Amino acid sequence: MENQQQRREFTFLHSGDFLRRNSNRVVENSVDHDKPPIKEVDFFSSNNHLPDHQKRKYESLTQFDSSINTGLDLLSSSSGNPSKTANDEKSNTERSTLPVELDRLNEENRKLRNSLGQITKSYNELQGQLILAMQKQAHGSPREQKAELNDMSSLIMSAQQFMDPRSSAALNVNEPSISNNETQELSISPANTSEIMSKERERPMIKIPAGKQISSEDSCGKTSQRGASPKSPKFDQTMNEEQAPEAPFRKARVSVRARSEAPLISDGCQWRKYGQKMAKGNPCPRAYYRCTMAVGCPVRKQVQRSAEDRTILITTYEGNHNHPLPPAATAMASTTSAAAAMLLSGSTTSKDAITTSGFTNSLPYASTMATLSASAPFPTITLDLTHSPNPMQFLRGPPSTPTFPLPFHGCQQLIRHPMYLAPKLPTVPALQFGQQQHPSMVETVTAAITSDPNFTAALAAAISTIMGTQKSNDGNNSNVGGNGGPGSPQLPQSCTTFSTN
DNA sequence: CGAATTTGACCTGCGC
DNA sequence: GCGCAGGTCAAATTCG
Repeated sequence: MENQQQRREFTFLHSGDFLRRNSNRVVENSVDHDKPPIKEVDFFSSNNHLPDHQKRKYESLTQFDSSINTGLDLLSSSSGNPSKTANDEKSNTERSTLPVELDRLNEENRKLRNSLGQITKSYNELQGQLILAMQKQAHGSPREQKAELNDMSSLIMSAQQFMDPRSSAALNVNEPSISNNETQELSISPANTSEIMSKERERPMIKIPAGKQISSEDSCGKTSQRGASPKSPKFDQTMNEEQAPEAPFRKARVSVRARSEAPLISDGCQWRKYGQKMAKGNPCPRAYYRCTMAVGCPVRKQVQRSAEDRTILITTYEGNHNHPLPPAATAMASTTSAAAAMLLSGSTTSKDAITTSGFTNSLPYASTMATLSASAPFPTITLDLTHSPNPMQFLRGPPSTPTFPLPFHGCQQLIRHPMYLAPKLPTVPALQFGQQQHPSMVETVTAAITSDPNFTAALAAAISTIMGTQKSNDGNNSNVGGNGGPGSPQLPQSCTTFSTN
């Protein structure tokens, strides 16, 4: 089982283009039956596939490469050697691959320029539309105006986010100030998401009374004030003390849907139940759990059976672990973090702006179907494992205690994506990933970003860091609620944040 | 007997 | 302002 899991992770890391693009060695050695490595073969065969200007560039680069003195003595190292050595061949190989690499970078540059141009163009168009919408404000019902403005604002904010390097940086790692560890974490922490959210949705109408700004709270995240809702500044401070209290929507959530008869899916963490409620529209109660692996860990999860299908268990995670995680939990965290990263890479969009292409491009093994909904107050990603071709392949241990799988490698339906829209926004029609909607600016942006090897590579690098650690710990991989055993090197890990619909 | 769970009360935000 | 719904607390209860 462990090997199977490990293999899945490994395949996930190889499933994208980034490794092939970033390492010729990987290109040569990787065996990816799902994606024929045509591009890579073409790189080494000829430059006939290139347009004329690229060919000229290629030729000039080749000449440049053979004539320039790099000072590394790459050519002369074997020239005096009567026998052709392996070094000679190696240098030849390097010489031949360098122009290819340069060519690739040029091509990448060109794509990025195109993307930027499209973004700029779309941004200008949207700005014009916003002006028009504001002009319309004198007409029509106030509610319609509000919705329209919110929608427009979301679109524009989306564009701004994508053009803002800070936002993209936030997709990759936690801010150091948030993590209490020196280890770089791959996580979409509440801090990150909230930063984006607050950037996106600066809504002056939301003010937290000064009296409600909490100074501090104990390490358990408990508050002296009861009933703090997730949107309350109290709770938010629990999640991230550095966040400004003005931003009420600071949590992305990740929800996992899996078929299970068990009351819980085991995700490697220890949980303590602290409440149960009947939720509206669902005859099954919702249970609330708190992570007890460390004192003060703010991570919570909700578990509820689906109203439509009682065999489906919906587990919704929220918050960042403030402690090292056992390998099993690390797997979950890294997977969901990646999911959340993908979510955010195509998120922060308005109702009609999300696209499936970016997700499907980036997650080639996940044929996705995602929906947008304005019903959820948090940006939510749902990993739907209920339509896996063979759901049982993900289960480890007894069937009664299914464990958290690695959804990137087998989930058929990946994402439900209720994006936050302004609270008073009327219900937004759902979008189905996999159905072509109107092309939009954000679609373009999403596709550009998710097809961008740099973005993908950055994401993969962070994930691989985590997974590498996990693999080294596989011997200590514990089952449900395990702590990884004493002395097991545990990766300080943030969990992504998560939610139900 | 300590830990975990249950469950009713309480708090907060939001819509009307 | 009121009611509803979601979320949390903590006393009571159950379990190992």
